[in-house]
Amino acid sequence: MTDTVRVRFAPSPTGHLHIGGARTAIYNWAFARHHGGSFVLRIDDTDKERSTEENTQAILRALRWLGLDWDEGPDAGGAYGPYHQTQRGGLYAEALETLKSNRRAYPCFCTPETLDAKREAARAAGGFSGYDRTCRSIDPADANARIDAGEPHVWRVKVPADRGDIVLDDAIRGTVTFPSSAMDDFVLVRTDGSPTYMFATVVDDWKMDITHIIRGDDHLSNTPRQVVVFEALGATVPTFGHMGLIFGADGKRLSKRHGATSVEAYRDMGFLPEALLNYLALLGWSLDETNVFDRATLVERFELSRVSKNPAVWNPGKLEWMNGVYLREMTAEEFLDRILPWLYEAGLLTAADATARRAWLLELAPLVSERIKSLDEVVGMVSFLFTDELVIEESAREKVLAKEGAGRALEAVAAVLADVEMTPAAVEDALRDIPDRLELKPKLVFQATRVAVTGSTVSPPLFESIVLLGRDAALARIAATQPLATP
RNA sequence: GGCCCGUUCGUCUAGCGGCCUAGGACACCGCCCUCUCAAGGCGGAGGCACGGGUUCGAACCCCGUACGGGCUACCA
Repeated sequence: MTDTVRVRFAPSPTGHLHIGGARTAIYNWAFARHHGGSFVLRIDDTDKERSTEENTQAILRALRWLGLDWDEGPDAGGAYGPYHQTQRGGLYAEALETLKSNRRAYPCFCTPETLDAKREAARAAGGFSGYDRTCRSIDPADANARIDAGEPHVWRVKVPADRGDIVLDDAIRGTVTFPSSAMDDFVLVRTDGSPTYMFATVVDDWKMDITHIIRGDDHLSNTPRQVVVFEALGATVPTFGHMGLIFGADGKRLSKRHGATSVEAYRDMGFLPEALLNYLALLGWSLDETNVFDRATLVERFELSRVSKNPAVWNPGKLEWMNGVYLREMTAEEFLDRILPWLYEAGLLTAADATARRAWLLELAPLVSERIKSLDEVVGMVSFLFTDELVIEESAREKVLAKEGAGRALEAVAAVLADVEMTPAAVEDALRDIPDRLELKPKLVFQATRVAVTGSTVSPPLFESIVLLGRDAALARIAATQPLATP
């Protein structure tokens, strides 16, 4: 046994990393780092039908993207390997032998059909509907004979008759008591010899010297069962901590119908890993009244006693707000490096262009970073700067260019732009004169110019946009714009 | 049905017997700023599930009820 903290995250590679799983990983990671312990990654791939290597890699990728690191795992190795359950069969077999020899497990020959029937009957009668322990009283010699004769059987754990209440000192929920009278002699090893999840996970946590099991509270009711196995194995029972689950807005467990649920989906929608991490950390844990904090603060301040017991509803709106906060806090350099991949992807520019025009891009960056909530909005906001054939939005044309005076305004703007110094301040000074001169509202002049230059009624600030676009392009666009009304 | 857990503004939460006329954040509404959109500033509306106790005093402790959730598989 070790006295240092060892925690694990054990995903099933049957799909991508779910945001609920990600939060569990984050809490375990933060707990380990806070205590200077070890964070172990184990792949619970006993479901051979649905587990894939692609999923495993995708999960590792998502965890790394979030900025989590682990001390032991399938790729990192470690003294407690292997880290795939499918490679640990020998350990489960060994553990079963232990339980056979100390008589804490027994073979059960009941067929699924009889069990179903009994369960139905018990439930109809009300009360406990667990296994009735028929096979527990079979004489060991008879049982062995039946096994030797090839009779199909499973192995069940024997819950001691005198065990009494199983009392859990949960690190998140406090004391939870389970009467052992409601405890089932559940299956450890299936007819085909494979371990059930309940058995494999206990053997692994035991063999890996896991000290704290931090997981969703959907496992709370399973915990006394697992405690019984730890005890039967003669293992030290780890400390448990059960957190509330993440729900959708309808109060149901988060699933596909609530929209995006995988970490990588959020990455692809333009969310920053630090923002997702922050939001997830805050969903069911609180520092005090601080909402925005960095990774180091999370590690420094994380404690299980401040993890919430109640379920939390996933709130995409707050995630977006938080992503915006992180986006706005970035320097132009940082922000530019984040958006470049999106610009490449959209075909707006090449890596060579980006290098050549870096100074120009750095001028653009702060104009955009203040206006978006996620990276995927960048392309739509800046594409007008990268096209040779601007298409003016029809609604903008109707709403602005059809206004009385729009044509005169554009002519005046063009005249002024022809020889103004190309800095935002100079352009602004020059254009500010026009409304008075033409007796038009400033808003009309500026909006008409905006539509002509950017193609939309919504854009980054006008004067900066004109400067970034350049005199020639701006003048060409204004000249090409046909107002709908007579001047 | 049985066992277990949970319940503070719409949402995430602070609160751990007097500091609470219940604080913060998102969202919402209004005003300000303003070349659009944002961002920002100021202000507003909005909550202790219900009923009993215990106590001088309860959002906080106890007991019920209601509602929600989990488990009750040879799923994980």
